[in-house]
Amino acid sequence: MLKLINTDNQARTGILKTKTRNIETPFFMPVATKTAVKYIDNFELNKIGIQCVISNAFILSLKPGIRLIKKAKGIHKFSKLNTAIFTDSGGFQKIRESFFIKSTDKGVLFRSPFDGKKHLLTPKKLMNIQNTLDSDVAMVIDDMPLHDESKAATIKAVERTHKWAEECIKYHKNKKQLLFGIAQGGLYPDLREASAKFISSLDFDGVAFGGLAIGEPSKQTYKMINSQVKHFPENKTRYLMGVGCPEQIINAIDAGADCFDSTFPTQNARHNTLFTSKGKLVIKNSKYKNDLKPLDKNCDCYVCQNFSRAYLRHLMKAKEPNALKYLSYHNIYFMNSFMKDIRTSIKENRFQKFKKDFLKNYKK
RNA sequence: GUGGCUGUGGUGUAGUCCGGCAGCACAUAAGACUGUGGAUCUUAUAGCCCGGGUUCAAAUCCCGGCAGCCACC
Repeated sequence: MLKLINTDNQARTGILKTKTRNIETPFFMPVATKTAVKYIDNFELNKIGIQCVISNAFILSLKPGIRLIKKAKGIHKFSKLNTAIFTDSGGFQKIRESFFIKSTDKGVLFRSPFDGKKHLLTPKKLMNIQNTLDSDVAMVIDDMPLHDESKAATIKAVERTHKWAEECIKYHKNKKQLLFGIAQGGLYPDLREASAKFISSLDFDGVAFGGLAIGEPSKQTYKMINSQVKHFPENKTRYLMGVGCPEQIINAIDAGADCFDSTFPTQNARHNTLFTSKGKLVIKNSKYKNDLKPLDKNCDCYVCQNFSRAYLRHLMKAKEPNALKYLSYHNIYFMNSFMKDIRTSIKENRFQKFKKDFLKNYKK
C-alpha cells in the first residue's frame, strides 16, 4: 500500500513501505539487471541517495542462478546492494529478438543467450524465482503486446496477462515481499482501460503501466497513461515501467504516476548524452572541445564539482573507462536530485510551477 | 651515379596482373537510444603523387617527372 502524504492536482507524494525501506514517492529506479548499475559502485548508490534499483529475475536465474543467491541468503546480502530492490520478471525480454521465442497460454518461451537452452517461463516458476531472490518487490510476468500487433493479437496478450496475474498471486509465497501487477493494452485506449480495471481488482500491492515507451510517439504514451490512471486505486503505487526520460517522467507524475525505472539515463551517459538543468548535453560534440565549464553549473555531484566538459569529452574520445563511470554517475545523480526536487515541490504545493519552469529550461 | 620496389580520403589499406560505378577499418562530424545481451545503431564529410599518351572508357596499360624505401657503386 502507498501511504499518501500530499497531492498537487494529480501529482502525489507518499511512502511505499517495503521490507528494507520506506521509499519516498515519486521515485526513479536505476536498472541493475545483474545486481549492479553499469559503471556505478553499489555503495555509491547509497551516497547518491538512490532509494531503490530494479534487477531482472529471469536473467539472474540463468546467471548466476537462484541456488547461489539463495545460499547467499538473498539478493541484498549477495550483492551488498543497500537500496530497496525490485525484480522484474523478464516479460520485457519479449522485445529482444535474441531472447524471445514465443508466448503460449502457459508462459513465455525464451532462449538463454548464454547457452541457447530454452526456458518456458510460467507464472509459477517466476514467482518461485523472485520469492527465492527475496527482493523487496516482485513483478508479475506479463505478455507484452508490441505496437505493430493487431487488435486481436493485443486482446490475446491482455487476456494472458490477466490470467498470469491471477496465477502470480496464487503462487506468490514470500510474505515479506510485495507483488505488483501490470496492466497492458497496447495502443488501444479501451483495452488499456479494461486492463487497468482488471489489474486494480486483484490483490496487488502496486500496479504498473506496461508496454509503453517502446517506440510509440510520446503523445500516445500520455494518452495511454491517462486512460489507465483513473482506474488505478488511489492507495497503490503506480509504476510506469521503462520510462526514464526527464520530460516524460515529470509529465507522467503530473498525470498521477509514482514510480519509474529505465536504462535511459545510464545508456545515454554511455552514449555521450548527459542530462542537465538546461537540457540535453551531448559531450562528444566538438563545441565542448575547449569548454572548461562543468557539465551543469547547478549540479553538486562530484563530477560537476571536479571535472570540465573539455576533460570529460577528452576522456570519452580517448575511450578511457573512467569516462563512462563519471558520465553514468552524473546522470544517475541528476535523476535522483530531479526526483527529490519534484517530491519537495509536491509537498509544498508548487509542483505545477516547478514543472513549467523545468520544461521551459530543459532543451532537447 | 646505377638497378629494383612503392606512392589510393586525416591514418592504415582493398582494387592494379586481365582497363568498366574507387570498397573497407579507424579517425572526424551529427543524430538515435526508455521493465540493459558491457562503449551499440543510423547518417554525413573526405581519396587514386604530378604531367602527358593510348582507349568509347585509365587508380589500373605506356612515357616522362617528383618523392620514399632497399640493393649495388
